[in-house]
Amino acid sequence: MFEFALLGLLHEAPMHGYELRKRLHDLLGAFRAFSYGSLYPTLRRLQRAGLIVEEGPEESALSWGRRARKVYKLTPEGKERFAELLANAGPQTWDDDSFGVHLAFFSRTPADVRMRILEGRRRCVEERREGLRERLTRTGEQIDRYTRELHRQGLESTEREVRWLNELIAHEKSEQDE
Amino acid sequence: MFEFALLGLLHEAPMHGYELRKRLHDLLGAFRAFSYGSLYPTLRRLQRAGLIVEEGPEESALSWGRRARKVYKLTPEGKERFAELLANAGPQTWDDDSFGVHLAFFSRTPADVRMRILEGRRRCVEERREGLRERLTRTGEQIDRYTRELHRQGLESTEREVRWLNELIAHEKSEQDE
DNA sequence: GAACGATGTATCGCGGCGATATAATCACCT
DNA sequence: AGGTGATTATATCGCCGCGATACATCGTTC
Repeated sequence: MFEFALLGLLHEAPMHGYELRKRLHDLLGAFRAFSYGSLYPTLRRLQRAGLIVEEGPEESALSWGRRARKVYKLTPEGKERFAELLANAGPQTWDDDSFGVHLAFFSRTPADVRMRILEGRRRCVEERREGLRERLTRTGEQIDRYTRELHRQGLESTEREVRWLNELIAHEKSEQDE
Repeated sequence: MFEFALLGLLHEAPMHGYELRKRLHDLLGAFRAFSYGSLYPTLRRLQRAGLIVEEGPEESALSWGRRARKVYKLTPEGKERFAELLANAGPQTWDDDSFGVHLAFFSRTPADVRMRILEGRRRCVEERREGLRERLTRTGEQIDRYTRELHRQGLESTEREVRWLNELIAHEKSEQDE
């Protein structure tokens, strides 16, 4: 997931760690944190896997005095891997925390995959909604006031999300046959 | 967090692992998963810490034939620990995933702590809301259509959550001076 | 000139998850 | 009587991501 996000960002341009984190933060800050505690280990993992490489030290031009920073760029295998992750978009793609990340890279995502992700996400949210609905209407085993309140709020918000997804899907469809 | 949930459940009655997980699942299934992969390790952690103990084997009455199951109950230290976790309710308490869990145990939570948690949560959601608002109104650096859509939806849903929290808080206040 | 906040890289331990193994019991069908 | 599958039940493994923390440099402000 983090892997996906980093590959996605490096797809746009080579970058160093701190910048990756910053871009990620103001792209998705409200939805996913992405701390340094995973950033650097993940970068090294990607590097070991040959998906990214440290770019040669072509600075020196202007900005030395700057400071030791390592600029990474995608290798061909990295690009391939990113495409593969998109193609294999499956169940875990539409989890709460994955979905936002994938949305953020939608402009880089083929139209058919976009559709698959949106519909997968919708099904997933609909399932949650049904669970909540069932739990709320089920009489018997009297349910704690606060828990009930939590479920009410959850139900309402999943309903809204489904409506929102429907709009996105409709828009997608209309664009598809334009 | 998981620790808090388990102590909270065992506060009601002694139980074995599977049952804990089931109760948790239909109490909070839509909000938090709580897999077996954390359940049993956490139980052992609690046990090592002396917060829970395996209950003596007073079955044999009816139900042998059943099958090896370990019933845990809270020790006095366990109860103390739970109270302590409530008293120390701090910033991490109002994270997305903690908050729901704490709500589920609100009937067991002192009124002043309830208030603190609700207000903390509200502040937290308000901050997220402001972040989203700022990001959306900020012109410049044209923002990807899908990301904008994500932020719009996020903004709307945080606004609704704040309103919901306000209602809860108001209700709490009205009850307080009844 | 010192204090502070941003830039920048990095590690450590831990909490939680998904996948997986194992096994007995129960309900149902044939 | 036998098979099949769902449910009850405990448990481990490796991985991912987080929060805390450390450290060093840079630019700005008092």
